Amino acid sequence: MDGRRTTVRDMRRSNRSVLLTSIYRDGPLSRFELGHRTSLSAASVSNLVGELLDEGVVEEAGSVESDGGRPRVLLRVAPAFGYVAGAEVGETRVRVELFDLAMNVLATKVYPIETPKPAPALAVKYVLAGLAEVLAEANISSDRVIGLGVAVAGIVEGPADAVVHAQTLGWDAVPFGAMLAAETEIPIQVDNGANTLGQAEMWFGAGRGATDAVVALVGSGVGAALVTGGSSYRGIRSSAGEWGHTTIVYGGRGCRCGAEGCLEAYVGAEGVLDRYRLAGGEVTPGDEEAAFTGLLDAVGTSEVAAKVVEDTIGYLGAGFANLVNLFNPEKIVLGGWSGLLLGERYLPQLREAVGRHALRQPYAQVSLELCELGRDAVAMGAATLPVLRLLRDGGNPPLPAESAAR
Amino acid sequence: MDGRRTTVRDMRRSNRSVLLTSIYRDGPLSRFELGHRTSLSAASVSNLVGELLDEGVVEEAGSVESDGGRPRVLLRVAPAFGYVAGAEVGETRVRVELFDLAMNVLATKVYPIETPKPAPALAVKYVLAGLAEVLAEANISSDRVIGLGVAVAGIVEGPADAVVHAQTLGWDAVPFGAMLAAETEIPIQVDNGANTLGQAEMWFGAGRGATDAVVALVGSGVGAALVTGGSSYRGIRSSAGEWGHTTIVYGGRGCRCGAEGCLEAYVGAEGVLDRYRLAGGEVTPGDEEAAFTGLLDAVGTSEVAAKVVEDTIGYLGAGFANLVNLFNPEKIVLGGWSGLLLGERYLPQLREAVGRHALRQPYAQVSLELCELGRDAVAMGAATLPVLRLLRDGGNPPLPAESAAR
DNA sequence: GGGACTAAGTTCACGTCTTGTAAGAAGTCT
DNA sequence: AGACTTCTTACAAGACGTGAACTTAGTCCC
Repeated sequence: MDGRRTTVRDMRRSNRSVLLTSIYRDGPLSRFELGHRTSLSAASVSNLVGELLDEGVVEEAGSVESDGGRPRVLLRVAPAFGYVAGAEVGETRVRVELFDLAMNVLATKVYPIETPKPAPALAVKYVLAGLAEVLAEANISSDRVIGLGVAVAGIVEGPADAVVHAQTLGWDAVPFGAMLAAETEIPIQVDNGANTLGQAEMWFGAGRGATDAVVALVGSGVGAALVTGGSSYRGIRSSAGEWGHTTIVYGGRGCRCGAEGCLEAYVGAEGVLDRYRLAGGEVTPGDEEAAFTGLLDAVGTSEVAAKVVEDTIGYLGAGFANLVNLFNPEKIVLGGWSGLLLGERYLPQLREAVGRHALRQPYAQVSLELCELGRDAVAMGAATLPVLRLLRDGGNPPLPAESAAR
Repeated sequence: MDGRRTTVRDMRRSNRSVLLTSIYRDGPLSRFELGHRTSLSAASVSNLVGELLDEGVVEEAGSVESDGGRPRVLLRVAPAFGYVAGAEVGETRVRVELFDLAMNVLATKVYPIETPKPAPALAVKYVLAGLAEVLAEANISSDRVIGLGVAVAGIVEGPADAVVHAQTLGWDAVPFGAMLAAETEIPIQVDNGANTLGQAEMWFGAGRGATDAVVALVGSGVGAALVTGGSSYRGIRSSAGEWGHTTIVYGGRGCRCGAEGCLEAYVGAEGVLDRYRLAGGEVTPGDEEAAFTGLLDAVGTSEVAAKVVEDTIGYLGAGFANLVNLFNPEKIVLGGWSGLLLGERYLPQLREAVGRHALRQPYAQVSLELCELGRDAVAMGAATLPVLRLLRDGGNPPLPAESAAR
């Protein structure tokens, strides 16, 4: 398969990466601690940290008291070494946010989208305008931006041109990444919104500490981000994780994807409300969210509502169980607006439903939790993509005058 | 997460590994070719190959004619550098095979198991006896055996003690790996049978060349081996891939796992025949295989049989589609005895059924094929485990006097 | 307030590794 | 014989991690 040699340079890059990642993830650390954690010698730590300090990637952050010895100097990634931007391109809005490296929000800009199927060019325009605006607001020049991560509500193919297929946006094979890259110098990374939200949860939310997890998003649509071995799984062409369109009721309800019996048709908010309606329930007028809350509130008084909710929990539990049996994850994190509404009230019942459908062994090893971050974290998750790349590369190593492959 | 340093030794090991893997996988190669493929310099290739030659891991294998120059000397992994053994512990038999490094079978020994639920100790006894026997038959001393891979029909937890849970064998939390390791010096690796067969298909069968694939096994039971990024995916505690027990008909037929609507209950041979029986079909007497063949043969004359087979194809297609949507694999390989019987006659229909349930995008990227190796490849797949380890470590590098971690 | 004591961080010589480059050896073809 | 190509060997250069010695920066005790 891979025929890649290792050179002495890879070694240094790898060690820089390990060191930098450790500093970033495990808060301020002393050189001593770093040596311990990475099992690098004190000499190497000193050497590499010195380099990272010189480049400004990390900075000293006070020292820790000692009981009779030289105090340890704490190190952290310099929040102002660079900035990252995250954008969310959804059906109803484009949201752009600017962060420092510590992922503090510096500025936010939201553009509502009125037209139901926005042209890709419009989305590009909004993203770039938003980027310019948040930079202006935070008074940061664009050359200090390490990268821009963009989350799109659809399938994103390959990192190359980031070709996007999004039924809800009406996009078919749109080279969204290339379109953005043509207009700006800033490195672009495009990914699925479910994946970026999952990324955010893994770093800063309920997924912290897990290496193999699934972040399931249940809203009007249904998706999942699969995290394996600490990094997001993408499949051969980056379109893995379409959990919402796995068959759970063979020959069942029609789904907007054209197939029958998809999980989304049963547990997506739209599907749930539709089932409620068909069962004779009175759907609260207003938007989908109001209707869904109305359904949940009616459980105590309406048998129909109770039945629909109970069934939903069952379907969702079976859907989770499928993930548990297939992936054997450490953790399942439930998010998405309707998923959260449901999870807040029925988490124990959901856990129990998973147990009914999953195999004993993997079920005993998984924990089911709720997302801790709101849907606004989609943009933040997108912004972590450039950070991830920075950590992987160990900062911006000097002497980049090297061809990638020959 | 991982806080692992890289040293100059790792570099060498890594390069040895790349080189050795390349020689192993891509047949006999000249040093020149090797340098090209691995992008290592000729000097390094010569250096490393010289070392590998001295250690006996690789050997020269003739030379290729030249058109006016020194002929290239071909190199291959020395088949007789060491030997690997593979064992299959199934419900009805224990099968032990001995291979050289080129995976030529040197000897085979099969022990039928009469008792329905064999005690783990008995399986250990058979495996070790079989190992001794095949070694004697091939006249090879046990210290030349690099490792023994064992495939078990059940969930295998973690590489540590290899705790096995196998309902069909009646095993619950059996530390099978530890039990074997206690009785022999040879390194033991235990894995699920579906995984080892998948491994064999990926290396020598229909999966050649793919990096992201699923090997689906459909027999009396149903399982799958997930291969991601060139290596088998195992989940947090090695029990991933239980595809047979994912829900495909919510609230449907009871499954022997205790849940309802599992894929296995619909497309496993037992489930298919049961459905045939319930639909009023006349099941051919004899064993399951005869009955299943009888069902397929009756399709032309019996409407009931035709319907059952058609449904089976539908269910299986939906099951595949779930994998396609979740994993976005490059290839799906169908195996298992009943899966092959079905696939040989209805591959186009199966492909079409997958298309009906899968999303367009990932479906367009996947190909569906049949296993090329028989079920006897389970033991061979198990035997590849030690080979894989050998390749990963780049042979047995000198100076092993180094602690693994500190 | 001064002198131990202690622990963190730094410097430097050393060994290991890949990589050029160059020169030579080993074959084969014209 | 001469041309040509593939390996091998040798050697210097460059990059890296490491261990041991060394420096630095505090605390503590008298």
